[in-house]
Amino acid sequence: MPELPEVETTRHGITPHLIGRTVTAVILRAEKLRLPLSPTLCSLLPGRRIEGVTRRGKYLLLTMEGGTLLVHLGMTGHLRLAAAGTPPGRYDHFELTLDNGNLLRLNDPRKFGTVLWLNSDPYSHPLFVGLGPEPLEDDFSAAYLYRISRKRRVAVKPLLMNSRLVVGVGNIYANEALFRAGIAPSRAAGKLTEVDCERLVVAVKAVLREAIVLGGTTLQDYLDVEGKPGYFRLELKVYGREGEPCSICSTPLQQSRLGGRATCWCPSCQPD
DNA sequence: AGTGCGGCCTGTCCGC
DNA sequence: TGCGGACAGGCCGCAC
Repeated sequence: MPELPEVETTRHGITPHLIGRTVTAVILRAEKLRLPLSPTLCSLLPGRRIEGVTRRGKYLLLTMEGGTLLVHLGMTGHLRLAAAGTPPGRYDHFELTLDNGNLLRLNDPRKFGTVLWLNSDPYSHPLFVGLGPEPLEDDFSAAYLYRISRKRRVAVKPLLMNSRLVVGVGNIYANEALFRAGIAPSRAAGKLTEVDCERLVVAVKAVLREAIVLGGTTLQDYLDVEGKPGYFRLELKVYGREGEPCSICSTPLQQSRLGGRATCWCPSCQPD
C-alpha cells in the first residue's frame, strides 16, 4: 500500500480541493472493502462541510461538521479528483461529490482500503487506540526505540512495521531505512545497541522525509491526486533490487522473506 | 505477552 | 495458449 509518504502526499494533494467544500452526494460501488462500506454514508455525509484533512499513520481523516470520515488506502488504493461528469473507472468504489461539482474518488483494486464514518473522537476508536508514535515526531526517538525493543526476539524489520510500536513504516521504507542504518533486517530487535537505535531512527526519519518530498513511491497502482506517480522509486537502494550490486560496496543485494514479506539487504553493509 | 501465520481481494508474472 | 502457484505498498484475528 501506500505507506506514510504516499498517504502524506495524498493528504497534501487533496487538502486545497476539499477544505471548505460541502459534500453534496455519495456513491458506493462496492459492498465492502476491508470493512463493509456502510450505505448510511450516502445519507450521513451530504450537507456536511469539510473542515480539515489530517493523517494518523496511514489513515486519512477528513474532519467534517459532526464527525470524521476515515479513509485508508490499503495496499493498492489511491484517491483522485475528477471533474463533474467524468465516468468512473473500474475499482472506483467510493465517491464524494463536492459543491463545486468535483468528484473525490477512491480507487482500490484489491479492496483492502477502508472508509468509515466516526461521529465521535476518532482517536477513541479501536482502530486508533494503541497505535504507536508518528515516526516523524520527536517521540519516535532512539531512546524510545531502544526501550521498546528490549527483550524482543523478533527481527528488527517486522518490529519497525508493527504499528503498535511506530506507525506508517511499511515494507518498502523498512527495507530502505535498515539499509541506510547498516543494520541487517533479521537482527533480533533486543540485540540492537543504543547506537544502532540512533542510526535507525535517523534513517527512518530521513527516508520518509525524502520520500514525501518526491511524492512517495509508485510501484504499480499508487498515483497522487492528480494521477501522477511518485518518484522515490528511483531512490530505492535495496527494495526490488535483488542481485543488483549494492550502491555503496557493489556486493550483490540479497532477498528473502521475513514475517512473510519481501526483505532486501546488502550482506556486506548490513552484516548479521 | 510476544510471535507467526492465514485470510481478506484482484491482478500480474513466471514456470510448466 | 492455458493453468496453477507465488507474490504484491496493509492489517486483523487467531492460534501457540
